[in-house]
Amino acid sequence: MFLIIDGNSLANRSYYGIRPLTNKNGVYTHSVTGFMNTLLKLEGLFKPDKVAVAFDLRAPTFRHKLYDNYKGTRKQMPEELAVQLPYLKEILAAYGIAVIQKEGYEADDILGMLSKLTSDRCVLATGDRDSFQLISERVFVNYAKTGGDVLMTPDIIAEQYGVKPIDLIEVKSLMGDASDNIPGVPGIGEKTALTLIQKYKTIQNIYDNIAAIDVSKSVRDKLISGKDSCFMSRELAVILTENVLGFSANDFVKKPQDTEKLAEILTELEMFRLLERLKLHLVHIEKAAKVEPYAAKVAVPDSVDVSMSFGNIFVYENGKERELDGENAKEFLQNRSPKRTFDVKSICEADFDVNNCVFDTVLAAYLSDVNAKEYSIERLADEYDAVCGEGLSATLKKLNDILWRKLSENGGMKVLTEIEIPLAKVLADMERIGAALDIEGVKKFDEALERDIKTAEQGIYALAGDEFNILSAKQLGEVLFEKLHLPHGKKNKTGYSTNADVLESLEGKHEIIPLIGEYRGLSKLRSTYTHGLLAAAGDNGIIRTKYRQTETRTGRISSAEPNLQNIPVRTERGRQMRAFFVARGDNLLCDADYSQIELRVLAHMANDKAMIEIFSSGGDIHTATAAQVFNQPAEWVTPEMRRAAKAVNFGIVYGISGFSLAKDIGVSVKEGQKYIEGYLSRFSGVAEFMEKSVADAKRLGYAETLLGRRRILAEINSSNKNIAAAAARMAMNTPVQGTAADIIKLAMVRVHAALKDGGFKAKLILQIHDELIVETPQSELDDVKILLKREMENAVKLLVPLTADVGTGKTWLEAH
DNA sequence: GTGGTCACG
DNA sequence: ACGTACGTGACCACT
Repeated sequence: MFLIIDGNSLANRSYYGIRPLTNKNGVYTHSVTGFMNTLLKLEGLFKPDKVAVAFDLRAPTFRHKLYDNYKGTRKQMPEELAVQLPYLKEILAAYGIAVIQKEGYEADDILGMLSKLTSDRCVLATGDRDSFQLISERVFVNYAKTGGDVLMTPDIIAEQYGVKPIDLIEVKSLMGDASDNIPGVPGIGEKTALTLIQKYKTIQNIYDNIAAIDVSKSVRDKLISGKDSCFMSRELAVILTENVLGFSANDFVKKPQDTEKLAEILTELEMFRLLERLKLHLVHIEKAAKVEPYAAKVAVPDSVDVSMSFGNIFVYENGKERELDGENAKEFLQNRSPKRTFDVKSICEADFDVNNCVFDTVLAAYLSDVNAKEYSIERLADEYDAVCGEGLSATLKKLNDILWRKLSENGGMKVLTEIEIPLAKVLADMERIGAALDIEGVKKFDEALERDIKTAEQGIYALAGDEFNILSAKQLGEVLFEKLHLPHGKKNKTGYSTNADVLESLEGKHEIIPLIGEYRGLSKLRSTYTHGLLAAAGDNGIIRTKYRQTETRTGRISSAEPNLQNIPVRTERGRQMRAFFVARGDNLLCDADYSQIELRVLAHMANDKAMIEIFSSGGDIHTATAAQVFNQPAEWVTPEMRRAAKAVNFGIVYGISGFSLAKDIGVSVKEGQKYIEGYLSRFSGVAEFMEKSVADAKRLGYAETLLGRRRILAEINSSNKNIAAAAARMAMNTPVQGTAADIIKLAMVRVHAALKDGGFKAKLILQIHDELIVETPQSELDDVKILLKREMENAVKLLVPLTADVGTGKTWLEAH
């Protein structure tokens, strides 16, 4: 008994017939699940000794999707289905079943060839009626249709169609098939075709006797004019049965299954019911222990679980909870015993010195899924099914065991123990030390702003002929576009858009426009910066931002209350705000920022030879890029060309579109696209890296940094193109931005440790993504400069050098 | 609470 | 035909 399955048909049917399922990484699995369940059912039913699964080759390619603007017209299977096929084929192969796919042959043709290959009884499993022509006393079709499967035999064909199975070829030659592009005879449908073939058996017979056959005049006319089309259609309608591919029956005898491989894939896909049905065991746990040295630490005998509530420390050990008071808590946290904490940064913030923290629940949960809104114990216990009746501490232990295992398996333990846990302490120290603000300076600056705002305001009212709230987008829109009749651009949800882009496009059209821009800018400086910072500073002028370690999707740190990572710098007046961030007493600020860290990371990760060469030779990256893209020697690159190349470099890191690049640098979309194409052909390593990043994300369900930080991208296989495209951009950007974040976090840990080990008084106080600021006594300045540069530049070793530029001064403005 | 706007890397 | 670059946080107006 030979079971021959139309793989595409069954996968497609399972895809649409079952509600979407995914594993934790967002990989869709419903088609695979449905397919395998049906396969097992068919095997149970027919007990085949030979099995084959035939696939068409017609999946879309990535290059097509990304650069062809999605305008492909040929019919494609949905992405969510296409991504499941590689898994399915692997599973089938491991299960011991032959998978056949041949370029240029449809699944139908392979079914035809295989059905004639042996004298065995055959069952063809498909949802495609075309295969009915293959039916004989020896070959049946298990036809999958809505409402259940039907086993199609010659008798049933005769009953339903009144013709022999082989004659269905003749029927199709007459009626055609739109989905297969078979024209048939125009105007002849299924009913007429069947009647004709029932009566005259073949089209040859019909045309041989065309004058004599018993039909209406109109049908006869249609037959006559469609004769060529009819005979051509017959050729298309016949399914190939000759064994032109040289199949051998032995190839399809079921092979022993590769149990380990099968269990591995099914575990990855979290198809636990199928595992059970196949009597297999989860394998990835043992496997992970082999490759992940950190897993060994699970067995640390005296690791205890520690939590803090309202400043009180609770320890859970040997199934018992105890609360430690003041000195005991301090001593316990400081001693060498290994600890698993819940929110180590908050424990550090409470002024405890935490020693030998080997695991942290909150940070582990963040690394497991950076997309979560919050990491409270309640939500985590619920998500990881760790709720325990014996109280919060028992729940915490269970949660820690689960997260520990999870992180050990997915490679996140390194990031946890080498970056995030030590960083928590560094951030807590930075918050405690704070940054000093020159309150008097800010106040004076604020008064000047107030005067200039008043002036702009009066000017605006005079030009508008009325007083109104300039900061209200609604009122401003009415004034600009209805009262002054300026041309309005796009509308947003709530009315006219009045943002900076729109104002820029109106520049020169009315005197009021520049005043509005000025008013907006000054108001922003006042509300967010002068007022905001004065409110945030204590009487002593110290500002303590909160560094949030579990906030961003890429692994960056964020700063809030107040945000010190968005202090103005791009405009002259805004930049003056930085003069009010000062060193205390006789101290100085020492500022170091990485030069082009993201592009250097990209050069490394993409292993792009051209880009590596530029960075290794110490050239200016934007000029060198311009020289490549515009195909000119570097000396001929104009400032304008450099500016465009710089925008392209940024765009590449963000997952570029010609449209947005064009908007950014003010060229046509066509021109923008040309730049991108030029870039990708010159930096082919980067092009390949971007393709691979997206392909990996589609296959694995996540993007990953150099050090193993992951970001789950569940929407990468969405059928909504815009959503999938947005996720694809994240897949391209996250490895780059995230690796840069990993590097500066490592640098922070190193700088903090080096300052401590060297006995310096200097302290790290601020981090602005690629920039670190240390406040230092003057006596230590020379050493600190060297230390800072050294620790930053050597945080990791890449294929290109990392460089940090260091500056010093009394204020942030001077130091940067 | 949401959306628009704008500050930063 | 359609929408359009990554990651954040703060403030304002408005519902």
